[in-house]
Amino acid sequence: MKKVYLKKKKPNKYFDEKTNTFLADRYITGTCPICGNTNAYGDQCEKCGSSLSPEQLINPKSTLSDAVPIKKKTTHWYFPLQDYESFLQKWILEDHKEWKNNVYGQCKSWLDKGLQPRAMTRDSNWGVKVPSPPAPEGGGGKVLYVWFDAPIGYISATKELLPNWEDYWCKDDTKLVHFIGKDNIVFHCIIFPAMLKAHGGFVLPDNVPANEFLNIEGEKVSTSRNWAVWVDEYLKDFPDQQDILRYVLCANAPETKDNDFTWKDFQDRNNSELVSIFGNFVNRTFVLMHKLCNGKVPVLHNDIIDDADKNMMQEFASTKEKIELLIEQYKFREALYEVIDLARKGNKYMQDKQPWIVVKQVGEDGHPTPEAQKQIDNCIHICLQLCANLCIFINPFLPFTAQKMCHMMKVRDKMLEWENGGRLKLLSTGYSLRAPELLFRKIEDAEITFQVEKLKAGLVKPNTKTETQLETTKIATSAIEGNVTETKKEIVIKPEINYDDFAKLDLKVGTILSAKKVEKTDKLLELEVDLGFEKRTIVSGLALHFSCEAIVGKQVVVMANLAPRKMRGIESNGMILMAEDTDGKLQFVNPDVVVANGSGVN
RNA sequence: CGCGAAGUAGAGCAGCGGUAGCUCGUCGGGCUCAUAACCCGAAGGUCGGAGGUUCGAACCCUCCCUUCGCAACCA
Repeated sequence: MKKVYLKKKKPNKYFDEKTNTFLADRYITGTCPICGNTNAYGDQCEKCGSSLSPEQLINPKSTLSDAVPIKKKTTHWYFPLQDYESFLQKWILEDHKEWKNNVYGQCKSWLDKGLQPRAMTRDSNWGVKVPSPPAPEGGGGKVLYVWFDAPIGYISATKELLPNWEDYWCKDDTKLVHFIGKDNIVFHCIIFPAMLKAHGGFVLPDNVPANEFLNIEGEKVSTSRNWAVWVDEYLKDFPDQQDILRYVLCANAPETKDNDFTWKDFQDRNNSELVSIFGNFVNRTFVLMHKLCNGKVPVLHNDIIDDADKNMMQEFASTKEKIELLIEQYKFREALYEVIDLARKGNKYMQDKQPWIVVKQVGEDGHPTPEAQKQIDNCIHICLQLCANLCIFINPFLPFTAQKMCHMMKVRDKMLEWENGGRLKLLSTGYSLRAPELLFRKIEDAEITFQVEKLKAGLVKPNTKTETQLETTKIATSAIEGNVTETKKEIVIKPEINYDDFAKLDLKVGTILSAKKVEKTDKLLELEVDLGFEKRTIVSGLALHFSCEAIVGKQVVVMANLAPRKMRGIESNGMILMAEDTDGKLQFVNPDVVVANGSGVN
C-alpha cells in the first residue's frame, strides 16, 4: 500500500547562472517596489518592513555572484498542509484551548489565514539529499527542508536509543510534549503534527508549552558573541552549586514573557529564598533536634496536638496537590514557589511554637518539665516530617539538594518517590539523624561583581575562552606524552568570527588536471584545477613538498571566491587548502572519497 | 506593512468590571534556636499612552507607542 504525502510542483524560480544554483529568496537583492530601498531582500525589505516575493524586486541581483538571475523551472516536493487544515482547526482551536496564549494565538493566526502547500525540499548545497531530477530542470541538488527532517529526528533519535521506541511514539497512552522556545511554535504545532497525522501511526503532541526568551543582563543571549553563562565555567566558579542555577532559571523562567537573567537576581534569590528561607528552615530544625531531642526523631504526642500542628500537617498534602496541579499545567515557576512557600510556613510554625523558649520551663532537676518536652517533641517531630516532605517536593527542581537532605536524614532515594509526598510519617520515631550540613551558602557581592565583569569582558574579547581551553588541552597532552620539555609553540587563535563571516567563504572540491613548475621560483607550482563548472589556474606553493606528477588527478579543496592575485606574472584564481603539521610538512585537505567536482564544502 | 505574544511598585509575577495585591529587595521597631527567621509598621504604582463605553475600567472597545517572535535556503 502506497500513500502519497508529497506532491511535485514545478515553480519558476530565480537561478544564478554564474554559480549554477537556484537562489533562495534571501539571496536575491533588488530595489523595494514600496519604498525604493535599493538593498531589499527577496523575502523582505528591512527598511520599510514589507514582506516581498523575489518577483516584486526591481533589478534583482544574486548576492552570490552579482549576476542577474534568470527564471528557470525547477522541481520541488510539497506537503499539502491545506489538506490538514480542518483537522488542525478542530484539534488545536477546539480540543486544545488550554494551550498557552502565545502558542494558541500563533496557531490561530496561521489557521485563520489558511494553510498553503509547503515545500519540503530546498535548493541548498548541504542537508539531507533527496533524489533530484536531472538538469536542466533540476539544476542542482535538492535537500530536505530542515523542519521536515528535524522533528523526524526526534523519532529516529529515540529509535537509536531504545529498542522499544514505538512505546514512546505510537502508543495512545504516550503523552508527547514539546518544550521549545517561541520562535519554533508553528513547526511543532502545525507542520510536524500534520506530518504525523498524514502518516497516521504516531501520537500527536498533547501540549507545546513554548516559553518566551530569556535574556542575560538585558541583552540577548548569544554564544557567538560570548554573551552567555557557560555551564562549565559556572561550575568552576560555583563548584557543586548546580542547584542554584537550576533554581534561578526555573524561578525566573520566561513562561509568559521575555525575562532577564541578572547576576544580582541570582544572588538575591539564592541568599533570600534558598539560604534564608529553605536552607535556614532545614538547618534550624536539625540544630534544634540535636540540642533538644538528643539527635533523634522525637515522638509525636497525640494528646497535645493543637490546631497549629494540625494546620501545619495538613499543608503537607495540600502543597503536594498544588505542586502537582501546577506542574501538570506547566507552571513550573509557580510550582517551585509553592515549595519555598511551604518552607516559609515551616519557619512561621516553628516561630510560633518557639521550642527554644519552651525548653526554659525546667523542673527541679534542671531538665525541661515533661509537659515542656512533649511540646518540644511535637514541634520538632512535625518540622522533621516537613523537612522530609520538602525533600520530596524540591527533588524535581533541585535534585542535588534533595540528595543532600536524604543523606542528612539517613533515608534512601526511595523516599523521594512522589507518592510519598504529603505523608506524615516519613521519618521513624527514635531514628537518629546526622548533624546538619548547610544546603546552600551565601553568595557575596564580590562574586557577583566578578561574574558581571567577566561577562562584559568576554564580550569584548570573545576568543579568550577558546584560547584558554586549547592551551589547557595542549599542556595536558604534552604531559601525557612526556614532552613537557618541548619548546612551547605559540598557539594563536584568530579572533572569533560569526556565521556570516564563514558563509562568505566559498569552498569547492576540484581535481588537479595538470601541474607545472613556475620558472625561477623554488616553491610555486602552476595548477589547472577542474571545479566542475569551470577550469581554473591556481598558483600554489607546493613544489618543495610534491612533484608535479604526484599530484595530478588529486582532489583538493579550493577556496573558490578568493580575489585573484598575480604571482610571477601568472594570475592565480583561488587557493588550495593544505594542512601543515608542526614540521612544516604539507598535506592535502580533501574528501574521504571522490566526490563530484564543484561540490561545496561547509 | 501584516499576524502573534507581552508592557502593573527597584526586580519577578498575580489580578482581567467594583476601594491596586503577592514574593523578594529597601527603611524603622520587636524577638532571637538558626546561614537569622518570624511578627508589627513604613516608603515605593498617574496598572505603556490617548480617547471611548459604564454609576464605576488595570480589566471591555478604538487608536497609538515600545519590546520580542513569525511564513527564511537558521537550528
